Order: sequence, then C-alpha cells, then structure tokens
Amino acid sequence: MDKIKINVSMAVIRRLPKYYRYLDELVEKGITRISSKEFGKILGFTASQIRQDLNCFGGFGQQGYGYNVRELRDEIANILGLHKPNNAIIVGAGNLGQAIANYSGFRGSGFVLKAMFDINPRLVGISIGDIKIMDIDDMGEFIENTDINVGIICTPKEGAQSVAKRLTGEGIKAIWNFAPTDLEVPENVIVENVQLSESLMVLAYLMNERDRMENAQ
Amino acid sequence: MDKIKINVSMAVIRRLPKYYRYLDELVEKGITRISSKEFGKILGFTASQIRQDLNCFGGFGQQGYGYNVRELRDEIANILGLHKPNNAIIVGAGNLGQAIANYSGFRGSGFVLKAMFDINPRLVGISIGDIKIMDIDDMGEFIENTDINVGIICTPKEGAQSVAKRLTGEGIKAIWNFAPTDLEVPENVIVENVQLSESLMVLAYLMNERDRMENAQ
DNA sequence: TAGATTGTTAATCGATTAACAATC
DNA sequence: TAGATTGTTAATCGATTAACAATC
Repeated sequence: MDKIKINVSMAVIRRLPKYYRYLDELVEKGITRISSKEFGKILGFTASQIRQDLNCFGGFGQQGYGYNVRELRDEIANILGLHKPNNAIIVGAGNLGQAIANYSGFRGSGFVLKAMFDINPRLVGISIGDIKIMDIDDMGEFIENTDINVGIICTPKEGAQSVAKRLTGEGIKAIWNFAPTDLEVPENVIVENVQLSESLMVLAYLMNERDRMENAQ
Repeated sequence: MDKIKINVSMAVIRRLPKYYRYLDELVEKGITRISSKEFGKILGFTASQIRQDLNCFGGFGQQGYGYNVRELRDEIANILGLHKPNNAIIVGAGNLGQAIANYSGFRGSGFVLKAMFDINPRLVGISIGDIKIMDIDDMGEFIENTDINVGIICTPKEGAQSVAKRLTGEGIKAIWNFAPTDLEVPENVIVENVQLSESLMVLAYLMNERDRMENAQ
C-alpha cells in the first residue's frame, strides 16, 4: 500500500469518495486514461489539488500519460477500505431506520446489514426486506454472537446517547449517527454524523442570503 | 439585521446550525447567559473562533457579561432564516422519500412539505401522513398553483438530473438533493447535497485507517 | 472601581494553488 | 526526440488562534 502519509487531513479524506464516484463513472463510460487536468475539469477542482490529494497515498500516475482510470479507482477503493466486509446493525427502526435498511448504497462500500433493533413492540418481529426487527434488549446477545462492528443510530435525539453507550459497551467501535445530537463516546470509537437538520438549515441560510442579495440590488 | 459581512465563508455557515442547536438546548435548560469561553468548551471550539464567527453577522455580546443565550439563539435563527416559510415538494416517494416526508426536522426550520411525486403508479395515490403522492406529470401544474420554492430529490441517481431540470424549468430555485450525483443547474439555483454514500465511505476509511494504525504498532 | 469578557487586529497555522524539474 | 504530465517543492491564500484595548 505504498506510502500513506501519517496524517491525512479530513479535507482530503472527504474528497476521496467523490474521486471514487467519478472514476467509477469513467470506467463505466469506457474511458481508460485521464490526466489530472481533465479530471479537475470534470470535478471542478484544480489539477494541483487532485495531484496533491492522491500523493498523500502514493504515486498512482505516470508522467506524460496521466492516470489509468480503472487502476486509480481500484486504488482509491482500497484506500477507503471498500472491500473490507463490515457487519452493521441499525438501532431505531422507524421511518429513517427503514429507509436506511433499504439503502442500496451499502452494496459497494463493504457494509452488510445484519439486523435492526427497536423498543417499539409494534415494530419488533416484522421484517424490512430480509432484515428482522428485534427487541433492543436482545441486542447485546446478538452483537456477541455475530461479528458486528458498526452501529447505525436512527433513533430520535433523546435515545441516541444511551444507545451509543450500549453499543460501545458491547464493543462496537464505529457509529454512523443520524440522530441530531453529538454523541459522547470512548476515545477510540469513530463517529460519522449525518446531520440532516444542519444540512437543511444551511439550505435555509443560502436561500435567505440570496434574498438579501437580491433585495440589496 | 446589523452588518452581515458580504462573503461569509461556508466554514462559518456550516457551524451556525450547531451554534443554534446548542443554544436551543441551553435555553431549554434554563441557562440565560454564556461566555464564548464556556460555549467553546461545550462545543469543542475555541472561544476565539466563536467570537469571530458571530462577528460576521453583528456584535451580539456584551463586554464583561458574555452572550444572552435566548437572544443569541434568536439572532442565529434569524440569520439562518428559520422563520421564513418555505414550501417544499419531494420527488421520489420510495423509502428515502417517505422517510424524509416523515422527518420531524422540517418543523423548526421553516420548511413545509406540500406534496410528493413519483413515476411509480403503485405509489401514486397513497398518502404518507397527510401528504399525497402524486404523479410526476402533474408536478408542473402543482408548482404553478402552489407557492413551491424547494424541491427535494429522493430519486435514484439515474433520474436525478432530469428531475432537477424539470424542477428548475418550473422556476424552483433551491434543491435539497439526496441522490448520489452532482446536479447541473442554472447559476442562481442553490443545491444542498446530502451524500449518504460519501459519508459511509468516510466511515469506512476511518475504520480502515484505525486498523492500519493498530497493525503498525 | 476591579474583574470579566467582548470585538477586532495581528500572528500563526494549514490548505490550496502555482511552478517546475523529472521522466514517461 | 518532443510533448505531455506527473510528483513535489515553493508561494499564496484563507481560516483559525492569540493578543489586547475597549468597555460593560
């Protein structure tokens, strides 16, 4: 895996999936090679930035030629760890939890959903696709018996912290959090937040700002 | 609305919802005043950053005292435009669309869902809560007759660009996009993306990176 | 008044962009 | 070989942090 800079900044890391997505599209289109200049034009980035980003992980290009599209895509998949299997459970089987359970994006990023949990007895027992919703009190045993390493929190804000505590107590080391709150977890636990409300407020701000600009003119 | 710096950076804008959320919690807890230092401790930011951020929009504090929690929260709500009503429609009434339709976060950010649209005849006609799913061919007329200014795209990747084109063609000026693709829209149209797959890949990367670190030791 | 804390300017840090020798 | 394009170093730009006079 070549070099791998010790501390790659989050700015770089958050661009990697975008690189991956566009490279995958290029592969599908049958394009076999691309220069940082062309790739930058597609992405709206500078060629410099792309070369700098990629060189955090290794020299994947060739002078005078550019990058082999398929090769680079596979390298990035490898850097992202997309081929490493990760078993996940969803906690909170309401609308959002069910939507995530049906989320097709799991395929292709190595995550496999193994079960869902909820406290609502009306939900416990039913299935979403081929995933059963279980009682949250059976969660500890399930995690012990299955090799689960990711918890996906889709509960309301109120229950999220206590769910996080239970998950980390059972040894879960990574959480994908959809609850609108910042979780407190032990140091070595990774939390990736999806803050829908923050995203919506940013949209509100930008709309509001545009109105202000228009009124000012 | 005091000053408002002309070009507030996205870095600042994306922190505003977090300020708002924590201030709202402080109000609920009955805390009436807070210094940038204390607030920074809660948020994990420096006091300096908080003061700099807020001063993009005005001087909301008082020397020797700090900030009035309720007042500051309301100022930020105002900056974000959370009290301005925005009517929205969802396009794509599958699992994700339905989850978003039930999303409680609309309350409190000024957005009101007015309808959902889909091409699937099995979905057209049914209701999610009190929101009807309509045929996408009736969308143009609905937008004309109702004052819609936000389109929420919850379709698969393939349909997203054509939906965006239809929406902007009908005069929609803001899109909340959940499809895993970058939309091309006219210049003055705002697009806020929620890229679940990118978030999941970042989680994969961070897990993978931790494994590398542990193996290196 | 004395202490606290702001708003704001200056200093630092980090990320992006430009430049270019190396080389395919 | 000549042209193209990389990997990498240096320059620039922007964002964060520190410092401090102003003032409640």
